[in-house]
Amino acid sequence: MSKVRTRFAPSPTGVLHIGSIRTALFCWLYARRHGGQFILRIEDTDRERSKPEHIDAILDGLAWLGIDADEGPYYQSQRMDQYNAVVERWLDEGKAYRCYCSKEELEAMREAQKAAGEHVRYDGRCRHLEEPKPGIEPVVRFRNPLDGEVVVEDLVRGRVVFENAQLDDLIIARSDGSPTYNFTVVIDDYDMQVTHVIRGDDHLNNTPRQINMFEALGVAPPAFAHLPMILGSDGAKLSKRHGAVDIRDYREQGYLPEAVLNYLVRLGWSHGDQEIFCVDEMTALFDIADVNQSASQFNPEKLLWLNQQYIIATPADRLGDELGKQLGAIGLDADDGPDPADVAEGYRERAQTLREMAEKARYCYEDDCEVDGKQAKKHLRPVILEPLKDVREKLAALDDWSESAINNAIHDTADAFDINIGKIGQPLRIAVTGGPVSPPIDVTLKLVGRERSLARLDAAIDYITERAQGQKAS
RNA sequence: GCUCCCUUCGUCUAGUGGUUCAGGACGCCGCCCUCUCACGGCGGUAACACCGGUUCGAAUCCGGUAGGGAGUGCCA
Repeated sequence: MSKVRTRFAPSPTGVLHIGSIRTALFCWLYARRHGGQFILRIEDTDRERSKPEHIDAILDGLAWLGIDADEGPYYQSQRMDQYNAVVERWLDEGKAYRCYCSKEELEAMREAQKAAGEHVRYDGRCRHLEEPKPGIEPVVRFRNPLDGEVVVEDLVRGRVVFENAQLDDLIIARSDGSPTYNFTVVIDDYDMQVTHVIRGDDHLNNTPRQINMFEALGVAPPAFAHLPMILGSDGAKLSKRHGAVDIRDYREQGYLPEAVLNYLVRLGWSHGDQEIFCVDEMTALFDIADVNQSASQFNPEKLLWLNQQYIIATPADRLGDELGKQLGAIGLDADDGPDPADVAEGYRERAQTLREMAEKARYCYEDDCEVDGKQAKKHLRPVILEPLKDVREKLAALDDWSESAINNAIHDTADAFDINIGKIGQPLRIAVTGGPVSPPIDVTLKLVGRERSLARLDAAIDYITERAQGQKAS
């Protein structure tokens, strides 16, 4: 059995789509699983739409996810000589021919076919042309077999049969001489010795034509596996309006690459009831035979859940690095507050993305801390004034601003006033964070730091004092 | 229109003729834990598109219907 070789062949005509990533992942996993090679090939034969920035996006995206190629990237734009050589050879051998039909003529033909309820296809009118038509730059068409059938033994779809009579003579070289997709794919997959073509569902219809071209080349076609599509959360084709489809958006929003991979691998593939797969498990367990045949809808909530699972499981120092970047992204400076790793430790169970974590920890990195009016009204009441003053004194007296020391101080106050820890905890939290939600109060105070904590407590005490006087006055 | 593909809870899926009045996960609801919020634990909600056939027996096999999707380009 020859070594498995798969390839991911995106065209740089847009962003690196989340659906494309899933395809890349399956190709990569399959190669890794079988100890084979994974090849990256950039299909940039469309010179109009191919852009260098899109190539960068592809490379960056794959690198971020850890999907590493053993070969490539190859660029089709650099392989024109190979394509041209085959076009010439096929022309000589009669496997291809020049077609002089104008776009208008083709259009009229299609209209007529449609009107007649026929399958729309090129009717081969230039097949037997003896003489070139002067003044027209012809395209080159592949001479597809007229009859018989092409059987695709698809690894996920099973046996799919196409009639050659339904296929037509596709263009392999444009009038400017440039080769087209269906042709270059075949040449490349052969040249690069690809053994398994794993790609999106949308290519299933191209497969019989490609098999015919492998035949013309005189070589055996690779195995094919067509993956079901990924739809948006409303069942429609995935697009911008479903939120993020660009893989870079996920990095920016604070998703962990292993969470994205884990989410994607479970779209169209499963291993019993298992939900969490680290990359090593995926590569050990993945098999094309377990890929299902139906399209799946993208579910942002589940991705969020998975991301949090990974946040919970990831060591604090790495989380800290990522959180530091997120803080920067929202205009905060990690140097203006606690070590982001400590914040991550306190917030890993409280945030689904690192971006969310940064937003929630804003109060740790800014001097200003606006207290939510409603919360102040609810929790910063005169009854708590004395306990708050007391705990403020105890905290100020601490020579060690540690969680346990802070915790002791709070408990002492609670005991002294014979109140529950919650009675003092929530006002403290409001005072020090501005809101009603944060990690355990001792952790929170530790993160905010002594200076800011005391200052904010003073502000809260002033606020309550004023409020108490107002009450007395009225 | 024509060709091809698909169809289990709202969503991702398990299930490959009987051990399943269908299991897990996300979401949602409830309870527990608890200084808040989470996390965690426990419980609940909810599906075999439809109609025929094969079979002692079908979510599982076959046919049809309906619905969805892809392709039908000098795009990939």
